[in-house]
Amino acid sequence: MHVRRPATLASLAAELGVSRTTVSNAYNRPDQLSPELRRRVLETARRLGYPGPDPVARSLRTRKAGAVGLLLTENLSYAFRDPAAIGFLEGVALACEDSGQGLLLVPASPEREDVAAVHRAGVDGFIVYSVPDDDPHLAAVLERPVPTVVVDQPELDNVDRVGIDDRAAVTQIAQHLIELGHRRIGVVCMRLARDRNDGFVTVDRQHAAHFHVQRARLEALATAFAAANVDWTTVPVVERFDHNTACGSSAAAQLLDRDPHLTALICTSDILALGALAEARRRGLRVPQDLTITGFDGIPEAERAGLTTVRQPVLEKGRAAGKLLVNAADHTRPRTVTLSTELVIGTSSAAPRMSEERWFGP
Amino acid sequence: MHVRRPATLASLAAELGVSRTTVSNAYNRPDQLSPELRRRVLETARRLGYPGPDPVARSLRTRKAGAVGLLLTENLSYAFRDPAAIGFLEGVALACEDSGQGLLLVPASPEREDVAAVHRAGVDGFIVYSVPDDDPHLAAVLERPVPTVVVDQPELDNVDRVGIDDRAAVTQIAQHLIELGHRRIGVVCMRLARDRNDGFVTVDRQHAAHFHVQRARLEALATAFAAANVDWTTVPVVERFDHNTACGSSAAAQLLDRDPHLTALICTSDILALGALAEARRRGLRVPQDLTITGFDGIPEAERAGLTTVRQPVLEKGRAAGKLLVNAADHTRPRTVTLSTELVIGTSSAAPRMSEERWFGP
DNA sequence: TATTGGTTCTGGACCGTTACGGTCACTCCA
DNA sequence: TGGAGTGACCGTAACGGTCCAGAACCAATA
Repeated sequence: MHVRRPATLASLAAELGVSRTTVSNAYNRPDQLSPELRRRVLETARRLGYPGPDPVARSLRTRKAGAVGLLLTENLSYAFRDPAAIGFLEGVALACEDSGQGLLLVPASPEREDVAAVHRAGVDGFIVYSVPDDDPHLAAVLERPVPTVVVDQPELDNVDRVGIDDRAAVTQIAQHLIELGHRRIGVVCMRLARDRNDGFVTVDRQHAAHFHVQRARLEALATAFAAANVDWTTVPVVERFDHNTACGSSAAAQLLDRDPHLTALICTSDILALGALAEARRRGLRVPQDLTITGFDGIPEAERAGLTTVRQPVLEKGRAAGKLLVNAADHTRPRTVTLSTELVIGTSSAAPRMSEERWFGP
Repeated sequence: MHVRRPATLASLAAELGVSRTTVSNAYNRPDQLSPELRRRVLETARRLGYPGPDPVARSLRTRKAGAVGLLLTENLSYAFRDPAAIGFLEGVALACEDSGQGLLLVPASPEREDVAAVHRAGVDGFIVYSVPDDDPHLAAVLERPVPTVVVDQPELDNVDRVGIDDRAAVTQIAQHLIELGHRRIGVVCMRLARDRNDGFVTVDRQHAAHFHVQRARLEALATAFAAANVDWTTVPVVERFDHNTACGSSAAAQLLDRDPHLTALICTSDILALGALAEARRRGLRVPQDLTITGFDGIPEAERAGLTTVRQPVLEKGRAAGKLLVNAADHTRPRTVTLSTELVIGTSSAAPRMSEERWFGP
């Protein structure tokens, strides 16, 4: 049995009686050799089954991988079911496509704390999207000597950042509800740390949250409602580790079971809010007359449902991250891109009913 | 200005006075050296800022890239907006994650016929999803000396394949409509080739279609309806290059403008069917009383809308493709995985009204 | 005729790592 | 005491390219 070694640049060169450089030039710099010789090279390549220069060897020599790594520590299934995450992914993919870069999804499940995948990724840079700030994968990325862009993460030394002003956005929602007269509110938030805690959240846990975005939103809510004389320690906050409408429903149920007098539920994502809407419907509560519900993200489903929410430009976020990385070499870092958001007032928020308001009357 | 060259295995080894092999072993084969020396190596690495073995150099040496390439020649924005494509992507990602492989999205816009990205992709194999069979990117992939899996594509020599039985699935739809009594039908299909043709499709173009799936579906429809004594050449078929609900609407409009007596519209995707539903509503046509509409794919939105459609396991399709590739070395090829589909009868199909049926009466 | 300039091709260094097949010292046991 | 066995480490040879400085050749110019 003769196992034919695949042809290489060297074997092609030998066959043709030219130097390796010349063969290389035939592929990469056609102007560096005569058309006739080039034709011969390519023809012989075809004859010998030479598939063209090996991409890995080329990357080693040129120090360019031609790809960008994307780290979503999120369980992939959740990422692919969250329209906001998909929008982000699309934005990144578009930016990469524009610049001819590949996009490498780095496998990093939260369970398996296997950082090896980060070490093995042949990429020219990383985009890190919404991972806990103590994530070992993130730490591994930061050790790699390539430019990095973090998205929806706290600032880090010498790392570009893309995000929105979560505090300002959430404060708008809070103001909206405060102006409507809501004082008895409940909050549904996404996971705050790597450990699972499906239930009520202490204030300590809120402050210690490792997901920057969630922490910022809760803190901004606390500040805004404190200014309206609502004691934040009395505001029930429920956390859900997973991110889907079922979680939103059960979280809403948990809040309403504890305190049926709540007049508004603030959810830190549209997905959760849609679940909360379903739970309200199930209980026969009219939205917004009996219960106000707000979301966050501005996904199409939310818009269709008439949810009051904050629209954030998820696609632009991805695109901005991609662009930042692609021309990272040209600029001094760190740079920060803060995208603008917009409060969308839908039909899921209104003033609380009088019977509820009286709790705060004279 | 002193530009510090980043540390390498060799420089680390020199600093420590050990061989490069030993440093390599410190990272890859801890059992090959004493714990004490290993500790020293890693400590010195930290001190020198050595980030661990270079992934590209390692790939070159080990002949493993640790990643799978995914080729979606589709314009990315369409892929990320098509729930079926997203489901597929998720399946592939899951399979990759399971085996610790990265997933590289190869940038290949249909406009730019730039095949270089395929040549530059450092991957151990390719998955090719629903591209025209004359696509230059596909040709480039086939030239690369790595295993390949094609999905929703015609069979190719020595290439694994994943798909469904499109003919059988579409035949079920046709039978369903025929049994209901429909004879005046119109068809809305996705793009048939790389050139844009938003409008009616000749039978020639149907047979020459370069998108295998679309061709198979049209041919199966033709066969099934011919068996029911419907002359296929009289059946209007409208093609849309892009893939969104707006296209479905305009295509339905085009069909109904041409022949208001159509009793059923068969769409080759749910997205198109949802658009057709919207157009019917706009025209005041009741579905299914005045017009039957069917889709294909079984996306959640379709289910919600009560569409009669064929459900295909898109996630499984992705997962199967990923698995096939991951253990491609273990098996002789080619292998074919054909996944099963299921006719879902919703509320968008019913018998045509008598007034229409009479056209075919005695 | 010598010089210049341009095109075409070459040789060798280098990219940073891992595979492979050793060597060497030391222990163990008959 | 000597031979086998074992653990720890090393040297060399790839892996498959690209880069760079220059050589060889030829035609045009001074």
